[in-house]
Amino acid sequence: MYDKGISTAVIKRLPRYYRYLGELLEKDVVRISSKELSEKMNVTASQIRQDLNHFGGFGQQGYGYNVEYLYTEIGKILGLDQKNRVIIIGAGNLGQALANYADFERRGFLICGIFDVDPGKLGQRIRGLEIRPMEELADFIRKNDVKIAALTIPRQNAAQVAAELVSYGIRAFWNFAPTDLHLPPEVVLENVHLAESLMRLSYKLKSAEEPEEDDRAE
Amino acid sequence: MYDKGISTAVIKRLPRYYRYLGELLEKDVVRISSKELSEKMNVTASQIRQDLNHFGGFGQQGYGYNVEYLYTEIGKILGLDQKNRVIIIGAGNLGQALANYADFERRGFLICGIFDVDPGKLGQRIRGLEIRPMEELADFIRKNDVKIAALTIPRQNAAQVAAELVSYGIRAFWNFAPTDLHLPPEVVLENVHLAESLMRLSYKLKSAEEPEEDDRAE
DNA sequence: TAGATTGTTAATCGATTAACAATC
DNA sequence: TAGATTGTTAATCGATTAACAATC
Repeated sequence: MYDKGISTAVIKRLPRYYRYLGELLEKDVVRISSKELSEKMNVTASQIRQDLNHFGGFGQQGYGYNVEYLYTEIGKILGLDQKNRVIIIGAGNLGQALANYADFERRGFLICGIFDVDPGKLGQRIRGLEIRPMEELADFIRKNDVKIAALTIPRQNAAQVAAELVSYGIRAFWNFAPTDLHLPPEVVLENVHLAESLMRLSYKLKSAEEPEEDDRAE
Repeated sequence: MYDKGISTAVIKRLPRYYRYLGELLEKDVVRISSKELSEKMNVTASQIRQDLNHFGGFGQQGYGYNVEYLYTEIGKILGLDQKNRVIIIGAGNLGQALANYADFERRGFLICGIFDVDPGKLGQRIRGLEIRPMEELADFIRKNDVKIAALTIPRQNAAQVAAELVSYGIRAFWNFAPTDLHLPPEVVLENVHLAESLMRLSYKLKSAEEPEEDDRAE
């Protein structure tokens, strides 16, 4: 149904549209034009229309877009209409934070298992979920038909654990380990590299603090 | 010293170069050419050279780049040669996870304070740091010369808290609240929108699972 | 010196913006 | 119908890649 080869630039913007539309929906806004939305979101109206038209015509000439309809449709495009079961590998601080982040469930993601190598953690419960040993992974993934794994483990183990998970049937990695995973082409990957994000912030701060460069030769 | 108006595309790649160079350094690699590095990192050699030349010539014709030198220089560009003091606003699961993430300190970031509105949390310690009440923010920021704040609070409070922090002297926000902050031009912002990241992963998974589109008319 | 590889300019590619005909 | 706003094509802009002279 959808066009393949949507550029990553477009994909990055979709969830943001979805968020703004959700907020409009909460405010009971019924319709919105690309122009109004563009002003709220600080993008061009042209870009909004271009982006949406990759997936089909959701608007109506002379009217704009129905907020609820567009919200639902973008949700479908993003796959949020299905219950996506997620497991978390690594029950450290970050893994626990993710497990406790209730927002995900509102978006159709169900965290159904947490795993850790540390025997000391086994049996502990996080939000009702028992921490399980890695030995149970193969069975658990198969039985629960899990496709998505969040990796919150040290970078040293990431490659090996990822390969294992792929062999058990995982098809999507939400990778928090500060390393680049090399995966088979049918497996998808989204990185969250927090240290890199913080370094970018540091760069921006530094640039903003520097005295203005003027045109004199150096 | 540095050229202003470096494109965000370049800035996004800098921390990744830094990470790869750090790994090479650990392996005692002394020199590397843009070609070798490009193969490791899966980018073009041209791009590496272009990117680096925004900040000056770090290489040598016929030789390539000295790994340690380039690593240090990129570190300086990113502002990692200074101790950056960071406070965390919101001592929930995510705030605690960040506080415990030791990796940041290796990169010159020092988490020096954690704040929360919940009186029940006050006095609790995270990695030796006492959770403080919001009332102490103004004083704390001034006394410790803090420029960077990580926001791990609900989106409803984010705008107001951010405005407050700006008035106390914060100049950089690492924003985990799922909202877009509107800040004065001298204040910089780096967003980590986890829910959006997970939605992108979901989109990719969905696209990968769909049967291949072929060229037949629909 | 000869070989290698940078720094940098020019060419290409892709993404964003502008424009406007179609149409509700 | 007249006005508004989309869907879509064309123009522009910016980022990536290729090429090569400079030079270590």
